[in-house]
Amino acid sequence: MNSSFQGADSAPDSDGVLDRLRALLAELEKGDADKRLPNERELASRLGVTRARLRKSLQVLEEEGRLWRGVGRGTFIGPKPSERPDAALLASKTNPVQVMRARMAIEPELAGLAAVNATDDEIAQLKELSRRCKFASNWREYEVYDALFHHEIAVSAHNTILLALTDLLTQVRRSVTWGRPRPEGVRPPEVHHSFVEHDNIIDAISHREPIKAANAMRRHLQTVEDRLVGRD
Amino acid sequence: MNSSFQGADSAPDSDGVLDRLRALLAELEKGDADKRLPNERELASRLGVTRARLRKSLQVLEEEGRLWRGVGRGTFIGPKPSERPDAALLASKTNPVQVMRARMAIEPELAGLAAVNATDDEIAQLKELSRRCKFASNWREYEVYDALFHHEIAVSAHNTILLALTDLLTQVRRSVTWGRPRPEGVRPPEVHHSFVEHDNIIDAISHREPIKAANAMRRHLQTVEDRLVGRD
DNA sequence: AAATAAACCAATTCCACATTGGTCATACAA
DNA sequence: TTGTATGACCAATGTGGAATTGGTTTATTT
Repeated sequence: MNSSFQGADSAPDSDGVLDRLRALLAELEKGDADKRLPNERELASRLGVTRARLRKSLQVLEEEGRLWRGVGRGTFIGPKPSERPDAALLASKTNPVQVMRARMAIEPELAGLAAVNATDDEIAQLKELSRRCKFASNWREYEVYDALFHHEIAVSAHNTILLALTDLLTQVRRSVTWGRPRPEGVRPPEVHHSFVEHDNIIDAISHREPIKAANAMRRHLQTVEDRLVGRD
Repeated sequence: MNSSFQGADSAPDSDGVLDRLRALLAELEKGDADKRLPNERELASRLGVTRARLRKSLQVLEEEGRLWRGVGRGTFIGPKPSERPDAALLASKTNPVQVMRARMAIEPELAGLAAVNATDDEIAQLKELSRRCKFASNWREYEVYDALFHHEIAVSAHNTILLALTDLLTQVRRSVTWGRPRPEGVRPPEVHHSFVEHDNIIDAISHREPIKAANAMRRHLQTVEDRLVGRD
Protein backbone atom coordinates (compact mmCIF):
# COMPACT_ATOMS: atom_id res chain seq x y z
CA MET A 1 0.00 0.00 0.00
CA ASN A 2 2.90 2.33 0.73
CA SER A 3 5.40 3.39 -1.86
CA SER A 4 8.16 2.36 0.51
CA PHE A 5 7.54 -1.02 -1.00
CA GLN A 6 9.60 -1.24 -4.13
CA GLY A 7 9.21 -3.64 -6.99
CA ALA A 8 12.25 -5.76 -7.68
CA ASP A 9 13.19 -3.98 -10.87
CA SER A 10 11.76 -0.50 -10.45
CA ALA A 11 13.82 2.51 -9.42
CA PRO A 12 13.60 3.73 -5.84
CA ASP A 13 11.33 6.66 -5.16
CA SER A 14 14.28 8.76 -4.09
CA ASP A 15 12.46 12.08 -4.37
CA GLY A 16 9.24 10.81 -2.85
CA VAL A 17 7.41 11.63 -6.06
CA LEU A 18 5.26 8.54 -5.87
CA ASP A 19 4.24 9.31 -2.32
CA ARG A 20 3.43 12.90 -3.11
CA LEU A 21 1.40 11.79 -6.13
CA ARG A 22 -0.51 9.27 -4.03
CA ALA A 23 -1.30 12.03 -1.58
CA LEU A 24 -2.48 14.26 -4.41
CA LEU A 25 -4.70 11.46 -5.74
CA ALA A 26 -6.21 10.79 -2.33
CA GLU A 27 -6.88 14.53 -2.06
CA LEU A 28 -8.63 14.74 -5.42
CA GLU A 29 -10.55 11.50 -4.95
CA LYS A 30 -12.31 12.88 -1.88
CA GLY A 31 -13.51 16.10 -3.44
CA ASP A 32 -16.18 15.80 -6.06
CA ALA A 33 -14.14 18.05 -8.32
CA ASP A 34 -13.08 17.09 -11.81
CA LYS A 35 -10.91 14.04 -12.04
CA ARG A 36 -8.28 15.70 -14.21
CA LEU A 37 -4.67 16.17 -13.18
CA PRO A 38 -2.45 19.01 -14.38
CA ASN A 39 -0.49 18.16 -17.49
CA GLU A 40 2.86 16.46 -17.09
CA ARG A 41 5.01 19.52 -17.81
CA GLU A 42 3.31 21.66 -15.18
CA LEU A 43 3.02 18.84 -12.65
CA ALA A 44 6.71 18.05 -13.02
CA SER A 45 7.80 21.62 -12.41
CA ARG A 46 5.34 21.96 -9.56
CA LEU A 47 6.83 18.91 -7.83
CA GLY A 48 10.32 20.10 -8.69
CA VAL A 49 11.29 16.99 -10.63
CA THR A 50 12.05 16.19 -14.21
CA ARG A 51 9.32 15.02 -16.50
CA ALA A 52 10.97 11.65 -17.00
CA ARG A 53 10.98 11.00 -13.26
CA LEU A 54 7.37 12.05 -12.96
CA ARG A 55 6.36 9.78 -15.82
CA LYS A 56 7.93 6.78 -14.11
CA SER A 57 5.73 7.33 -11.09
CA LEU A 58 2.69 8.00 -13.24
CA GLN A 59 3.27 4.72 -15.03
CA VAL A 60 3.25 2.89 -11.73
CA LEU A 61 -0.03 4.49 -10.74
CA GLU A 62 -1.52 3.77 -14.13
CA GLU A 63 -0.65 0.08 -13.87
CA GLU A 64 -2.31 0.08 -10.48
CA GLY A 65 -5.45 1.34 -12.19
CA ARG A 66 -5.59 4.47 -10.05
CA LEU A 67 -5.33 6.79 -13.05
CA TRP A 68 -5.21 6.68 -16.83
CA ARG A 69 -3.57 8.82 -19.47
CA GLY A 70 -4.40 9.59 -23.07
CA VAL A 71 -2.44 11.43 -25.74
CA GLY A 72 -4.05 14.76 -26.40
CA ARG A 73 -6.46 14.19 -23.53
CA GLY A 74 -4.66 14.41 -20.25
CA THR A 75 -4.27 12.41 -17.05
CA PHE A 76 -7.36 11.37 -15.14
CA ILE A 77 -8.20 9.63 -11.89
CA GLY A 78 -9.79 6.20 -11.99
CA PRO A 79 -9.73 3.28 -14.41
CA LYS A 80 -9.70 4.02 -18.11
CA PRO A 81 -13.27 4.11 -19.44
CA SER A 82 -13.75 1.66 -22.27
CA GLU A 83 -14.61 3.27 -25.55
CA ARG A 84 -18.14 3.48 -26.86
CA PRO A 85 -18.92 0.62 -29.23
CA ASP A 86 -18.94 1.46 -32.92
CA ALA A 87 -21.21 -0.72 -35.03
CA ALA A 88 -19.11 -0.59 -38.19
CA LEU A 89 -15.95 -1.42 -36.29
CA LEU A 90 -17.65 -4.24 -34.42
CA ALA A 91 -19.02 -5.68 -37.63
CA SER A 92 -15.53 -5.94 -39.06
CA LYS A 93 -14.36 -7.97 -36.07
CA THR A 94 -17.25 -10.40 -35.94
CA ASN A 95 -19.25 -12.88 -37.97
CA PRO A 96 -22.89 -13.83 -38.40
CA VAL A 97 -22.67 -16.80 -36.04
CA GLN A 98 -21.52 -14.64 -33.14
CA VAL A 99 -24.27 -12.13 -33.80
CA MET A 100 -26.89 -14.87 -33.86
CA ARG A 101 -25.56 -16.16 -30.54
CA ALA A 102 -26.05 -12.70 -29.10
CA ARG A 103 -29.54 -12.36 -30.53
CA MET A 104 -30.38 -15.81 -29.19
CA ALA A 105 -29.33 -14.69 -25.73
CA ILE A 106 -31.17 -11.39 -25.72
CA GLU A 107 -34.30 -11.50 -27.86
CA PRO A 108 -36.14 -14.40 -26.21
CA GLU A 109 -35.71 -12.60 -22.91
CA LEU A 110 -37.13 -9.48 -24.54
CA ALA A 111 -40.12 -11.35 -25.91
CA GLY A 112 -40.81 -12.71 -22.45
CA LEU A 113 -40.60 -9.25 -20.90
CA ALA A 114 -42.83 -7.86 -23.64
CA ALA A 115 -45.48 -10.43 -22.77
CA VAL A 116 -45.51 -8.93 -19.28
CA ASN A 117 -45.00 -5.24 -19.95
CA ALA A 118 -46.33 -4.42 -23.41
CA THR A 119 -49.17 -1.92 -23.61
CA ASP A 120 -52.15 -2.48 -25.85
CA ASP A 121 -50.90 0.20 -28.21
CA GLU A 122 -47.58 -1.53 -28.54
CA ILE A 123 -49.23 -4.85 -29.27
CA ALA A 124 -51.33 -3.19 -31.94
CA GLN A 125 -48.18 -1.69 -33.39
CA LEU A 126 -46.59 -5.15 -33.47
CA LYS A 127 -49.55 -6.52 -35.42
CA GLU A 128 -49.34 -3.63 -37.87
CA LEU A 129 -45.63 -4.22 -38.46
CA SER A 130 -46.19 -7.94 -38.95
CA ARG A 131 -48.86 -7.10 -41.51
CA ARG A 132 -46.52 -4.79 -43.39
CA CYS A 133 -43.92 -7.55 -43.51
CA LYS A 134 -46.43 -9.78 -45.28
CA PHE A 135 -47.44 -7.17 -47.83
CA ALA A 136 -43.96 -5.87 -48.56
CA SER A 137 -43.49 -5.43 -52.29
CA ASN A 138 -39.81 -6.30 -52.25
CA TRP A 139 -37.19 -7.77 -49.97
CA ARG A 140 -35.69 -4.43 -49.01
CA GLU A 141 -39.04 -3.23 -47.73
CA TYR A 142 -39.59 -6.53 -45.93
CA GLU A 143 -36.31 -6.22 -44.09
CA VAL A 144 -37.11 -2.67 -43.00
CA TYR A 145 -40.34 -3.78 -41.36
CA ASP A 146 -38.79 -6.94 -39.96
CA ALA A 147 -36.15 -4.81 -38.23
CA LEU A 148 -38.89 -2.49 -36.94
CA PHE A 149 -40.81 -5.52 -35.68
CA HIS A 150 -37.91 -6.77 -33.58
CA HIS A 151 -37.19 -3.23 -32.43
CA GLU A 152 -40.79 -2.77 -31.32
CA ILE A 153 -40.60 -5.94 -29.25
CA ALA A 154 -37.56 -4.50 -27.51
CA VAL A 155 -39.50 -1.30 -26.87
CA SER A 156 -42.45 -3.26 -25.53
CA ALA A 157 -40.20 -5.01 -23.05
CA HIS A 158 -39.68 -1.65 -21.33
CA ASN A 159 -36.06 -2.35 -20.55
CA THR A 160 -33.85 0.52 -21.68
CA ILE A 161 -30.62 -1.44 -21.44
CA LEU A 162 -31.74 -4.44 -23.45
CA LEU A 163 -33.26 -2.07 -25.98
CA ALA A 164 -29.93 -0.31 -26.42
CA LEU A 165 -28.15 -3.64 -26.80
CA THR A 166 -30.50 -4.94 -29.49
CA ASP A 167 -30.35 -1.65 -31.35
CA LEU A 168 -26.59 -1.96 -31.37
CA LEU A 169 -26.94 -5.50 -32.69
CA THR A 170 -29.20 -4.51 -35.58
CA GLN A 171 -26.86 -1.65 -36.35
CA VAL A 172 -24.03 -4.13 -36.64
CA ARG A 173 -26.06 -6.34 -38.93
CA ARG A 174 -27.10 -3.38 -41.03
CA SER A 175 -23.55 -2.10 -41.51
CA VAL A 176 -22.57 -5.20 -43.46
CA THR A 177 -24.29 -7.43 -45.97
CA TRP A 178 -24.04 -10.96 -44.70
CA GLY A 179 -25.55 -13.86 -46.54
CA ARG A 180 -26.64 -13.84 -50.14
CA PRO A 181 -28.17 -10.64 -51.40
CA ARG A 182 -31.88 -10.85 -52.09
CA PRO A 183 -32.91 -10.32 -55.71
CA GLU A 184 -34.16 -6.83 -56.43
CA GLY A 185 -37.72 -6.29 -57.51
CA VAL A 186 -38.87 -9.67 -56.26
CA ARG A 187 -41.66 -10.01 -53.74
CA PRO A 188 -41.25 -12.15 -50.65
CA PRO A 189 -43.20 -15.36 -51.19
CA GLU A 190 -46.83 -15.59 -50.14
CA VAL A 191 -45.88 -17.99 -47.39
CA HIS A 192 -42.63 -17.10 -45.71
CA HIS A 193 -41.61 -18.97 -42.57
CA SER A 194 -41.19 -15.66 -40.76
CA PHE A 195 -44.85 -14.72 -41.19
CA VAL A 196 -46.29 -17.50 -39.07
CA GLU A 197 -43.40 -17.24 -36.63
CA HIS A 198 -44.01 -13.53 -36.13
CA ASP A 199 -47.67 -14.25 -35.52
CA ASN A 200 -46.82 -16.93 -32.98
CA ILE A 201 -44.71 -14.42 -31.08
CA ILE A 202 -47.45 -11.81 -31.17
CA ASP A 203 -50.04 -14.32 -29.99
CA ALA A 204 -47.98 -15.31 -26.99
CA ILE A 205 -47.32 -11.66 -26.12
CA SER A 206 -50.93 -10.58 -26.46
CA HIS A 207 -52.03 -13.53 -24.34
CA ARG A 208 -49.47 -12.50 -21.71
CA GLU A 209 -47.57 -15.78 -21.78
CA PRO A 210 -43.89 -14.96 -21.26
CA ILE A 211 -42.54 -18.50 -21.58
CA LYS A 212 -44.39 -19.14 -24.79
CA ALA A 213 -43.25 -15.81 -26.18
CA ALA A 214 -39.63 -16.54 -25.37
CA ASN A 215 -39.85 -19.97 -26.95
CA ALA A 216 -41.57 -18.64 -30.06
CA MET A 217 -38.79 -16.09 -30.44
CA ARG A 218 -36.19 -18.82 -29.98
CA ARG A 219 -37.74 -20.91 -32.75
CA HIS A 220 -37.94 -17.88 -35.03
CA LEU A 221 -34.29 -17.01 -34.54
CA GLN A 222 -33.37 -20.64 -35.07
CA THR A 223 -34.95 -20.74 -38.52
CA VAL A 224 -33.37 -17.40 -39.35
CA GLU A 225 -30.00 -18.82 -38.39
CA ASP A 226 -30.61 -21.97 -40.42
CA ARG A 227 -31.39 -19.87 -43.45
CA LEU A 228 -28.30 -17.76 -42.84
CA VAL A 229 -26.03 -20.77 -42.72
CA GLY A 230 -27.74 -22.16 -45.79
CA ARG A 231 -29.99 -24.91 -44.50
CA ASP A 232 -33.26 -23.72 -45.99
CA MET B 1 -46.60 2.92 -53.84
CA ASN B 2 -47.06 5.73 -56.32
CA SER B 3 -47.43 9.28 -55.20
CA SER B 4 -50.72 9.44 -57.08
CA PHE B 5 -52.06 7.90 -53.92
CA GLN B 6 -52.88 10.73 -51.56
CA GLY B 7 -53.46 10.52 -47.85
CA ALA B 8 -56.81 11.83 -46.72
CA ASP B 9 -55.37 14.93 -45.10
CA SER B 10 -52.20 15.57 -47.06
CA ALA B 11 -51.92 18.10 -49.83
CA PRO B 12 -51.87 16.94 -53.42
CA ASP B 13 -48.53 16.73 -55.17
CA SER B 14 -49.54 19.45 -57.60
CA ASP B 15 -46.03 20.18 -58.79
CA GLY B 16 -45.00 16.54 -58.93
CA VAL B 17 -42.29 17.27 -56.40
CA LEU B 18 -42.84 13.99 -54.61
CA ASP B 19 -42.57 12.03 -57.83
CA ARG B 20 -39.46 13.82 -58.92
CA LEU B 21 -37.90 13.25 -55.52
CA ARG B 22 -38.76 9.56 -55.66
CA ALA B 23 -37.06 9.38 -59.03
CA LEU B 24 -34.01 11.14 -57.63
CA LEU B 25 -33.88 8.71 -54.72
CA ALA B 26 -34.17 5.68 -57.00
CA GLU B 27 -31.34 7.15 -59.05
CA LEU B 28 -29.04 7.67 -56.08
CA GLU B 29 -29.90 4.34 -54.49
CA LYS B 30 -28.60 2.45 -57.50
CA GLY B 31 -25.24 4.16 -57.68
CA ASP B 32 -22.84 3.37 -54.87
CA ALA B 33 -22.16 7.08 -54.46
CA ASP B 34 -22.62 8.92 -51.19
CA LYS B 35 -26.08 8.82 -49.75
CA ARG B 36 -26.25 12.58 -49.21
CA LEU B 37 -28.78 14.82 -50.93
CA PRO B 38 -28.17 18.48 -51.72
CA ASN B 39 -29.28 20.85 -48.98
CA GLU B 40 -32.86 21.99 -48.97
CA ARG B 41 -32.20 25.50 -50.31
CA GLU B 42 -30.31 24.27 -53.34
CA LEU B 43 -32.63 21.32 -53.96
CA ALA B 44 -35.65 23.61 -53.83
CA SER B 45 -34.28 26.03 -56.38
CA ARG B 46 -33.08 23.17 -58.57
CA LEU B 47 -36.60 21.70 -58.63
CA GLY B 48 -38.06 25.17 -59.08
CA VAL B 49 -40.26 25.02 -56.00
CA THR B 50 -40.31 26.80 -52.70
CA ARG B 51 -38.53 25.35 -49.73
CA ALA B 52 -41.78 24.88 -47.80
CA ARG B 53 -43.23 22.76 -50.63
CA LEU B 54 -40.07 20.72 -50.85
CA ARG B 55 -40.06 20.12 -47.12
CA LYS B 56 -43.59 18.72 -47.23
CA SER B 57 -42.50 16.09 -49.71
CA LEU B 58 -39.33 15.40 -47.77
CA GLN B 59 -41.41 14.81 -44.66
CA VAL B 60 -43.48 12.21 -46.47
CA LEU B 61 -40.38 10.40 -47.61
CA GLU B 62 -38.87 10.58 -44.16
CA GLU B 63 -41.96 9.02 -42.62
CA GLU B 64 -41.70 6.27 -45.20
CA GLY B 65 -38.20 5.60 -43.93
CA ARG B 66 -36.62 6.24 -47.31
CA LEU B 67 -34.49 9.12 -46.04
CA TRP B 68 -33.64 10.90 -42.82
CA ARG B 69 -32.72 14.47 -41.98
CA GLY B 70 -30.66 16.01 -39.21
CA VAL B 71 -30.13 19.63 -38.24
CA GLY B 72 -26.63 20.70 -39.15
CA ARG B 73 -26.03 17.38 -40.88
CA GLY B 74 -28.10 17.22 -44.03
CA THR B 75 -30.51 14.85 -45.76
CA PHE B 76 -29.50 11.25 -46.34
CA ILE B 77 -30.91 8.18 -48.04
CA GLY B 78 -32.01 5.25 -45.92
CA PRO B 79 -33.33 4.82 -42.39
CA LYS B 80 -31.87 6.98 -39.66
CA PRO B 81 -28.94 5.22 -38.02
CA SER B 82 -29.48 4.84 -34.30
CA GLU B 83 -26.98 6.70 -32.19
CA ARG B 84 -24.07 5.03 -30.49
CA PRO B 85 -24.98 4.11 -26.91
CA ASP B 86 -23.53 6.34 -24.20
CA ALA B 87 -23.05 4.63 -20.87
CA ALA B 88 -23.65 7.70 -18.73
CA LEU B 89 -26.78 8.60 -20.64
CA LEU B 90 -28.06 5.02 -20.47
CA ALA B 91 -27.43 4.86 -16.76
CA SER B 92 -29.63 7.87 -16.19
CA LYS B 93 -32.50 6.16 -18.00
CA THR B 94 -32.31 2.78 -16.31
CA ASN B 95 -32.30 1.13 -12.95
CA PRO B 96 -30.43 -1.74 -11.31
CA VAL B 97 -33.20 -4.24 -11.94
CA GLN B 98 -33.10 -3.72 -15.70
CA VAL B 99 -29.34 -4.04 -15.73
CA MET B 100 -29.52 -7.28 -13.79
CA ARG B 101 -32.05 -8.62 -16.28
CA ALA B 102 -29.60 -7.86 -19.04
CA ARG B 103 -26.69 -9.47 -17.22
CA MET B 104 -28.89 -12.48 -16.51
CA ALA B 105 -29.56 -12.83 -20.21
CA ILE B 106 -25.98 -12.43 -21.39
CA GLU B 107 -23.49 -13.66 -18.84
CA PRO B 108 -24.70 -17.26 -18.43
CA GLU B 109 -24.45 -17.60 -22.19
CA LEU B 110 -20.93 -16.21 -21.97
CA ALA B 111 -19.94 -18.64 -19.26
CA GLY B 112 -21.21 -21.50 -21.38
CA LEU B 113 -19.25 -20.31 -24.39
CA ALA B 114 -16.17 -19.85 -22.24
CA ALA B 115 -16.41 -23.48 -21.15
CA VAL B 116 -16.09 -24.40 -24.81
CA ASN B 117 -13.69 -21.80 -26.14
CA ALA B 118 -11.43 -20.66 -23.29
CA THR B 119 -7.72 -21.26 -23.69
CA ASP B 120 -5.63 -22.60 -20.85
CA ASP B 121 -4.02 -19.20 -20.42
CA GLU B 122 -7.41 -17.58 -20.07
CA ILE B 123 -8.49 -20.12 -17.47
CA ALA B 124 -5.30 -19.47 -15.54
CA GLN B 125 -6.04 -15.74 -15.73
CA LEU B 126 -9.53 -16.38 -14.36
CA LYS B 127 -8.09 -18.24 -11.39
CA GLU B 128 -5.64 -15.43 -10.75
CA LEU B 129 -8.40 -12.81 -10.79
CA SER B 130 -10.55 -14.89 -8.47
CA ARG B 131 -7.58 -15.11 -6.09
CA ARG B 132 -7.10 -11.36 -6.14
CA CYS B 133 -10.77 -10.89 -5.30
CA LYS B 134 -10.27 -12.95 -2.17
CA PHE B 135 -7.17 -11.10 -1.04
CA ALA B 136 -8.39 -7.60 -1.83
CA SER B 137 -7.55 -5.25 1.01
CA ASN B 138 -10.68 -3.12 0.57
CA TRP B 139 -13.98 -3.13 -1.26
CA ARG B 140 -12.84 -0.79 -4.01
CA GLU B 141 -10.02 -3.15 -4.92
CA TYR B 142 -12.39 -6.12 -4.73
CA GLU B 143 -14.78 -4.52 -7.19
CA VAL B 144 -11.98 -3.77 -9.63
CA TYR B 145 -10.97 -7.42 -9.74
CA ASP B 146 -14.55 -8.65 -9.77
CA ALA B 147 -15.20 -6.52 -12.85
CA LEU B 148 -12.03 -7.87 -14.44
CA PHE B 149 -13.17 -11.41 -13.63
CA HIS B 150 -16.46 -11.02 -15.45
CA HIS B 151 -14.69 -9.24 -18.29
CA GLU B 152 -12.20 -12.08 -18.64
CA ILE B 153 -15.04 -14.58 -18.91
CA ALA B 154 -16.44 -12.53 -21.77
CA VAL B 155 -13.01 -12.55 -23.41
CA SER B 156 -12.73 -16.31 -22.93
CA ALA B 157 -16.03 -16.81 -24.71
CA HIS B 158 -14.38 -15.51 -27.89
CA ASN B 159 -17.49 -13.70 -29.03
CA THR B 160 -16.68 -10.10 -29.95
CA ILE B 161 -20.28 -8.94 -29.92
CA LEU B 162 -21.20 -10.32 -26.53
CA LEU B 163 -17.93 -8.97 -25.20
CA ALA B 164 -18.83 -5.49 -26.39
CA LEU B 165 -22.29 -5.76 -24.87
CA THR B 166 -21.02 -6.81 -21.45
CA ASP B 167 -18.39 -4.10 -21.47
CA LEU B 168 -21.13 -1.60 -22.16
CA LEU B 169 -23.10 -3.03 -19.25
CA THR B 170 -20.22 -2.75 -16.78
CA GLN B 171 -19.61 0.78 -18.02
CA VAL B 172 -23.21 1.63 -17.21
CA ARG B 173 -22.90 0.14 -13.77
CA ARG B 174 -19.63 1.96 -13.17
CA SER B 175 -20.99 5.36 -14.15
CA VAL B 176 -23.41 5.40 -11.23
CA THR B 177 -23.26 4.25 -7.66
CA TRP B 178 -26.23 1.98 -7.12
CA GLY B 179 -26.89 0.27 -3.83
CA ARG B 180 -25.29 1.24 -0.58
CA PRO B 181 -21.73 2.44 -0.68
CA ARG B 182 -19.24 0.03 0.78
CA PRO B 183 -17.40 1.36 3.85
CA GLU B 184 -13.90 2.64 3.08
CA GLY B 185 -10.88 0.92 4.51
CA VAL B 186 -12.79 -2.24 5.35
CA ARG B 187 -11.73 -5.61 4.01
CA PRO B 188 -14.20 -7.93 2.36
CA PRO B 189 -15.03 -10.72 4.79
CA GLU B 190 -13.02 -13.90 4.84
CA VAL B 191 -15.96 -15.81 3.43
CA HIS B 192 -17.91 -13.86 0.86
CA HIS B 193 -20.59 -15.61 -1.15
CA SER B 194 -18.92 -14.48 -4.37
CA PHE B 195 -15.73 -16.36 -3.62
CA VAL B 196 -17.19 -19.84 -3.76
CA GLU B 197 -19.49 -18.86 -6.61
CA HIS B 198 -16.57 -17.60 -8.67
CA ASP B 199 -14.78 -20.86 -8.01
CA ASN B 200 -17.82 -22.88 -9.09
CA ILE B 201 -17.86 -21.00 -12.38
CA ILE B 202 -14.16 -21.54 -12.92
CA ASP B 203 -14.47 -25.24 -12.14
CA ALA B 204 -17.22 -25.72 -14.68
CA ILE B 205 -15.27 -23.81 -17.32
CA SER B 206 -12.01 -25.62 -16.72
CA HIS B 207 -13.85 -28.96 -16.85
CA ARG B 208 -15.43 -27.88 -20.15
CA GLU B 209 -19.01 -28.21 -18.94
CA PRO B 210 -21.01 -25.41 -20.61
CA ILE B 211 -24.34 -26.14 -18.94
CA LYS B 212 -22.83 -26.25 -15.48
CA ALA B 213 -20.92 -23.05 -16.17
CA ALA B 214 -24.05 -21.25 -17.32
CA ASN B 215 -25.99 -22.41 -14.29
CA ALA B 216 -23.20 -21.46 -11.92
CA MET B 217 -23.16 -17.99 -13.44
CA ARG B 218 -26.92 -17.79 -13.09
CA ARG B 219 -26.75 -18.62 -9.40
CA HIS B 220 -23.97 -16.10 -8.88
CA LEU B 221 -25.92 -13.28 -10.52
CA GLN B 222 -28.97 -14.26 -8.53
CA THR B 223 -27.21 -13.80 -5.21
CA VAL B 224 -25.73 -10.54 -6.46
CA GLU B 225 -29.21 -9.34 -7.33
CA ASP B 226 -30.57 -10.45 -3.99
CA ARG B 227 -27.87 -8.45 -2.25
CA LEU B 228 -28.59 -5.47 -4.47
CA VAL B 229 -32.27 -5.48 -3.61
CA GLY B 230 -31.42 -5.90 0.01
CA ARG B 231 -32.14 -9.54 0.76
CA ASP B 232 -28.76 -10.56 2.19
C1' DA C 1 26.60 5.45 -18.43
C1' DA C 2 23.04 7.96 -16.59
C1' DA C 3 20.37 11.75 -15.93
C1' DT C 4 18.60 16.00 -17.90
C1' DA C 5 16.81 19.14 -21.13
C1' DA C 6 14.79 20.09 -25.32
C1' DA C 7 12.76 18.99 -29.63
C1' DC C 8 9.60 16.34 -32.09
C1' DC C 9 5.35 13.36 -32.98
C1' DA C 10 0.66 12.06 -33.14
C1' DA C 11 -3.77 12.08 -30.99
C1' DT C 12 -7.01 15.09 -29.19
C1' DT C 13 -9.21 19.34 -27.77
C1' DC C 14 -10.60 24.01 -28.47
C1' DC C 15 -12.47 27.80 -30.80
C1' DA C 16 -14.33 30.60 -34.38
C1' DC C 17 -17.04 30.26 -38.41
C1' DA C 18 -19.71 28.19 -42.11
C1' DT C 19 -23.45 24.94 -43.10
C1' DT C 20 -27.97 22.92 -42.53
C1' DG C 21 -32.58 21.41 -41.15
C1' DG C 22 -36.30 23.50 -38.30
C1' DT C 23 -39.20 27.52 -37.09
C1' DC C 24 -41.28 31.92 -37.12
C1' DA C 25 -42.83 36.46 -38.76
C1' DT C 26 -43.91 39.49 -42.28
C1' DA C 27 -45.58 40.58 -46.89
C1' DC C 28 -48.28 39.32 -50.56
C1' DA C 29 -51.87 37.13 -53.37
C1' DA C 30 -56.28 34.66 -54.18
C1' DT D 1 -59.73 35.54 -44.39
C1' DT D 2 -56.78 32.04 -46.03
C1' DG D 3 -52.92 30.34 -47.80
C1' DT D 4 -48.37 30.84 -49.73
C1' DA D 5 -44.01 32.74 -50.70
C1' DT D 6 -40.10 35.09 -48.85
C1' DG D 7 -36.71 35.91 -45.82
C1' DA D 8 -34.77 36.10 -41.29
C1' DC D 9 -33.56 33.70 -37.33
C1' DC D 10 -32.42 29.49 -34.32
C1' DA D 11 -30.00 25.54 -32.69
C1' DA D 12 -27.36 21.62 -33.89
C1' DT D 13 -23.66 20.05 -36.52
C1' DG D 14 -19.59 20.09 -39.59
C1' DT D 15 -14.96 22.19 -40.69
C1' DG D 16 -10.42 23.75 -40.44
C1' DG D 17 -6.62 25.64 -38.09
C1' DA D 18 -4.21 26.57 -33.76
C1' DA D 19 -3.18 25.08 -29.26
C1' DT D 20 -2.72 21.26 -25.87
C1' DT D 21 -1.00 16.89 -24.23
C1' DG D 22 0.96 12.27 -23.45
C1' DG D 23 4.58 9.56 -25.85
C1' DT D 24 9.17 9.26 -28.09
C1' DT D 25 13.58 10.49 -29.72
C1' DT D 26 17.82 13.16 -29.81
C1' DA D 27 21.36 15.84 -28.14
C1' DT D 28 23.69 17.63 -24.11
C1' DT D 29 25.53 17.50 -19.67
C1' DT D 30 27.29 15.34 -15.58
